[in-house]
Order: sequence, then C-alpha cells, then structure tokens
Amino acid sequence: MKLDQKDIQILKLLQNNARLSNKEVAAELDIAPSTCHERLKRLTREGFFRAFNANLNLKKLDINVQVMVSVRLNKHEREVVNSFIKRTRTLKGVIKFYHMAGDTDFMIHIGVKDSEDLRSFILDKLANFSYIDHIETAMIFYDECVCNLSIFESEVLE
Amino acid sequence: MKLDQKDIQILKLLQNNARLSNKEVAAELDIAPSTCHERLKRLTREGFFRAFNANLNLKKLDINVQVMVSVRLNKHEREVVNSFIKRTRTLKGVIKFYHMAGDTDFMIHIGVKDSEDLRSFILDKLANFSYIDHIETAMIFYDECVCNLSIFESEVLE
DNA sequence: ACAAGTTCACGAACAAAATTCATTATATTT
DNA sequence: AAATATAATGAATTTTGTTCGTGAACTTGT
Repeated sequence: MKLDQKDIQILKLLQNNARLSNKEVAAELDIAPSTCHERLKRLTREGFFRAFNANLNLKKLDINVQVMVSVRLNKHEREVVNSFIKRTRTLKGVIKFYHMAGDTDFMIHIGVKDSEDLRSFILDKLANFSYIDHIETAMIFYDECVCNLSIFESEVLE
Repeated sequence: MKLDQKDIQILKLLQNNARLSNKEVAAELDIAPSTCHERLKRLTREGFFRAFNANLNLKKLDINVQVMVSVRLNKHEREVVNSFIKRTRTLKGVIKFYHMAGDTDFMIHIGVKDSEDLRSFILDKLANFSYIDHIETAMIFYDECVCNLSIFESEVLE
C-alpha cells in the first residue's frame, strides 16, 4: 500500500490534532472534502491509526505528581512477563506503559495526586507482584507529546 | 470550577477515543447532545485538554525501531537546559519528550526506520550538543497509551 | 503512440451531526 | 417557600459528513 504526500500530511495533521474535522483537513491539504474523506477512510481501514487520545491537563484534575517507574523482574518467562503486564497496565494512574529490552524491563509513566498516592501505588500495587527484582522511581518535571514523524517530506511509502 | 461525574466521564471517553462525536459521547452518558455539547465546550474553554493526538501505527510507516534515550547534561543552568529542550524536541523521530528530576535529565522516546537512523540520530543530532555528560539508549519492545485516569469514580473536583 | 483500462479527484445531493437558543426543569440561596 | 441561579431539553438552523455519478489524469500493453 502506497502513501503519497497528501496521506502523510493527513497523518501528521491528525497526529497533532486528532479532532480536526474532515473539512479542516481538506482545507489544509487544499483538496476537496470528499477526496479527503476517501483518503481518511482508506487510512483508517488500512490500520494506520492505533488510537486517538486526548491529552488531559492533569493539574486541573488534581494530578500533581508524575513519575517514571522503572521495573526489573527477576524472571523473564513469557508467562511471568505477560502476567505483570496484564496486572499493571490497568492500574489507576498508569498513563503510558513501555516494555523494554535491556536492564529495565518496564517503564511506566504514572500520574497521581500526591506523594502519598505514589507511595501507595508502588508499595501496595506494584511491589507485591511476586517477581519484582528492582523498582526505581524518577520524577517527571514536564512531559510533552511531540510527534515529529520521522518521514522525509519527499519520501513515499509503498 | 467543579467537575461532576458526567464531566469526568467525558474526559475519560475522549482520552481513549478523541475522535468520538459529540453525539456518541452524549449517547454514552445518556444525556441530550445539546447538554453534552455545552459541557464539552466548557471543558475545552477551561483548558482541560492539552492536545488531541493520533497514535499512529509506526510499523506501517516503516518506523521499526523505537528507543528511549536517556540524557544527562553536565550543566544544569536554565539556559543550557532550555537550549537543549528547544533544540532536541523538534528533531525528526522524537515522539515523546520527558524532562526529569534526578540522575537522568531527559528521557526521549524516539522512533526511526532502523538502527542506522538511530545511530545518526544519536551521533549527529544529540551528541553534538555541548553539554552532554551521558547518553543511554534502551530499546522499546512495545509501548502503549493506557490513560487510566487516577480519579475515583465517586470523586468530584472543584 | 495509442487505446483500453485503472485510479483518482471532484461537486452535487442527501443524510447526519453540530450548534444555538428559547423554554422547562432542577438546585441553591435567603 | 419564594427568588434566584444553574443545568437540561428539544426544536430550528447551520454546518459537516457521506455517497456516488462523472470526468480528468495517469498506466499498461500492444
């Protein structure tokens, strides 16, 4: 499946503003709304979008502490790893979940109200999983979704 | 400003599907579209949304390598830090940008085509910033935006 | 180079959703 | 309880989404 410039432009626009209307995207690309609609439908059908997420202003929700929790397990069989993922990804406060290669097995971006909630998250929820080898917590001052698609403007995929 | 259950439900719904139509959200909350529209407008006006991002299927874009690059600087004056941020956050391939407290100053989630592009990213783009003390790269097997808002269902903010 | 076929973009027509607003209902305050 | 403020509603209007027939542009095979 080939992507041309227009397709890539659509992806980039929605990447940075997922609530743009079809009409707005069309205007940006300088094509007819119906044409744009066809392309957007095709991109969706072909699975170019994983999800559309609203990035919330956490401070307004009284979520004042964001941290990156790095976890190392002491067993790495598929079963143990899967069970960790299954159990952890649904915990309240989890924002983003990375499964890593290397020293650290998981990096979990979490957001909570205060340091008490953080303590409870780590001690009560994370640490009582049986195969934890190591947990390290680093505070996040500031995070940002940048989304600079690493595709050259001249590049066309097929 | 107070948030009630319905507001929180709206935020959660859009967090997980930012392209839901007003009508769909209204149906989910079991309220009239006009009511829902008012609330959504209010939430937007009051700044509860930072952004709406499409999460793209990177494999389909020939972006096969995702890594978390940890950077430590050897100077931490505001000027140096700001200049690093300004310079780095716009680099092609940067997906998410974390400014950290602690051992590591920045964690940068990047996505590139292959290990060659990664090498070039690190050597040509990152490493020639003057105040780099340390760069560490960890491969990401898999990442996911989970968005489990850490707000209790019974909780109401004001 | 040319004909046949395919792909793509377009605009008009229709359907659906967004948006506004006057009215009614529900809370809050005094 | 009356008065006031706040929120929800449905109907009317505007705007957008969606479909589809038509024609332009581009491919392919000869």
